[in-house]
Amino acid sequence: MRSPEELTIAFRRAGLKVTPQRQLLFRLLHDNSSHPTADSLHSAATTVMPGISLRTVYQTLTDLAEMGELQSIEVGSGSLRFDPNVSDHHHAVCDGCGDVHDVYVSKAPVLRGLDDFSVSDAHIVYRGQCGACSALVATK
Amino acid sequence: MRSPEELTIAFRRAGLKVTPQRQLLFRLLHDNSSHPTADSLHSAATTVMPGISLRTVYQTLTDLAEMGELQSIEVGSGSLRFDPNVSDHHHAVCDGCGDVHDVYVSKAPVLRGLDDFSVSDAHIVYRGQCGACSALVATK
DNA sequence: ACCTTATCTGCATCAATTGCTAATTAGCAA
DNA sequence: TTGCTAATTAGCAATTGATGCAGATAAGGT
Ligand SMILES: [Mn+2]
Ligand SMILES: [Mn+2]
Ligand SMILES: [Zn+2]
Ligand SMILES: [Zn+2]
Repeated sequence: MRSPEELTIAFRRAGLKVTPQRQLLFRLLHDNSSHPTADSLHSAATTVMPGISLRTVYQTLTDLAEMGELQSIEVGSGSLRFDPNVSDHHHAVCDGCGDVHDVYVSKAPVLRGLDDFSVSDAHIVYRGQCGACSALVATK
Repeated sequence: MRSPEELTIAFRRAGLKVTPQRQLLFRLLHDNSSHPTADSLHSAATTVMPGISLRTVYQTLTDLAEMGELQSIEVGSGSLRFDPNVSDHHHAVCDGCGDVHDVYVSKAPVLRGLDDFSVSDAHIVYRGQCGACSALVATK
């Protein structure tokens, strides 16, 4: 995702308005690698701007996704997560704390059983334990 | 997933009862490679046994999953899909018709960016077009 | 400063799933 | 067979995540 300044220009160019709510979300999302949910973003936004609506958070996230500034991913946590990192990567989910980490794979694996199917995209979700959670279990 | 006959024995052994509803679901799931949702299973069940409750379908699916007889997968279609194929495999989802196909991967890809994370499982979701949908587009 | 149009908020709605409970029934034992 | 008891069912309420809707508001070009 581009910087708040660049997004401001991009939004105006697209005929969209740049509101204080959107500027705040631009800032909260920029360089955010936590893969937040709409709800967690709303919580974070509320501490800075009390009264901001969850509906507006969803709306802005949808706009950003449509502009290709972020992607939404589904890792089985019940709710959608938003990712300003739009590079080609995958995700590792900790079964202990639920945190989502970025993962990069060297090359796409070879497939079997896919006659007559043209693949346009692949997404891998790894599950396991992060370092912190492994340490916790070890000391118990 | 094992056969309806074997499941009958397994359920009894586990202190669970084998009801007509459950037997029907055993049959509908056995060798079913369509990755059905709870709702689609309920529809199929209803044609044979009118009045069977969606709640009962969910309950039985949960029981079977807890016994390891089936797995539930999430491929971004909004609802959970159930898979009596519990072998180690992955899935290809057609963006045209939504159908889910089994995929087998030769070997796990090499990772980067995962220091300090112990992976216990990996699931790959491929997206693209199935043969039928590709053909449709071509003839249009 | 003004005007048009996009946006915001609050609330209703929706879809998938789970919680709850009275009535029913499977399956074991007498 | 019959009876007993715990498991199950069906139906409905509740929950969660997300989207639809509309009147009030405000961005930003003129
Ligand atoms: Mn990511
Ligand atoms: Mn499968
Ligand atoms: Zn963790
Ligand atoms: Zn298809």
